[in-house]
Amino acid sequence: MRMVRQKTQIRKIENLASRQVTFSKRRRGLFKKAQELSTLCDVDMALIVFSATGKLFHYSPLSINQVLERRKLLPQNTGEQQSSEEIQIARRRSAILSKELAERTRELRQMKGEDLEGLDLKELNKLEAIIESRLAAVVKTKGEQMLKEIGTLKKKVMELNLYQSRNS
Amino acid sequence: MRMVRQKTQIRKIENLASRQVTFSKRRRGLFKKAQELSTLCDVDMALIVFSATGKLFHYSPLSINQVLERRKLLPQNTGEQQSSEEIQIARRRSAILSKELAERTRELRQMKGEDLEGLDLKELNKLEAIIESRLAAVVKTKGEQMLKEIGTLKKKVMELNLYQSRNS
DNA sequence: AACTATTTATAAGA
DNA sequence: TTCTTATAAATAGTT
Repeated sequence: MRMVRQKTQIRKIENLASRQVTFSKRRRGLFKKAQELSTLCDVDMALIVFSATGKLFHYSPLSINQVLERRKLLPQNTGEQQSSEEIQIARRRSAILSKELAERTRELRQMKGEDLEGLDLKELNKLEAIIESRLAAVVKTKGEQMLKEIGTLKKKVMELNLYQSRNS
Repeated sequence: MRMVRQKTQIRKIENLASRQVTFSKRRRGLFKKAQELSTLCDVDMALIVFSATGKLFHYSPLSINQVLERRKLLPQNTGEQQSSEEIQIARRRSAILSKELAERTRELRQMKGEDLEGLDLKELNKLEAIIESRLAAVVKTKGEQMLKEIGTLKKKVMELNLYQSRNS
């Protein structure tokens, strides 16, 4: 039998069986390459793949401890406010995620040995509440900062207007 | 010259220049393969790679639109934002925290005897998307007006300063 | 950045 | 799923 392999077109494989086979093969290849890159070049990475059925495939050379260690090295919100909008958003996002993470870790500890009936929904609601409150905090802080800046500028304008009128 | 390529050993490349070149080449290859797998098999995935200098490379067909949208909404950050070390650190921190959070959530669910790994992460992604989009909305609807006002006021201050110097 | 010999990945068949 | 093998694709070493 001839095996005239065609140059593969990169578009969705319609045949389910073929798609599954390809997924299996290429997924292995991708993870292998990810591992190689991580090792060869000594870099951190995370690779997350969801199958069509929701199964998760995950690769990351970073251990939890390494992540925690790294976090210690990262600068907290200190002074130097050269901060652009984007930095602020990124920081706030980090803050949200930090809080979220702390909460999760705490819950994880508490849940050991507990009756877990019905906690799923409860937990989701809690999560939602946490996010909402964090978001509210962000909105509030941001608004306050801007209002402050507006106030300062208005004051300056008034002062300059005064200076003008004195010198007219 | 003969090019007798050796079968590459998968361990950290000690020479910096070689390591950087390999990183560049293999990173491209990895991202290409990730994209192909995503397209061919119609699956969701996220690939995050940090360079040694903390630069973030990211591929995800899920959230890229949101990321772009968020960037578009950000006013007056054109010059330095791409190269700012601070932004990179903040982004990296966010990414690490996201990953960490995903891990915690997964552990939490596993303890409940559920096998919802994929769903949990999807949920998480959804959650993240919600946070991002809401933050973007906040920036847009509540921040835009304020920024505009700040801009107007600053202009006025400049004009008044000019007026002053002409009349001094 | 470009080239190319060689290794590696993989599509199709079994 | 696993193996086989011909071919496509990636890439290490070099220019």
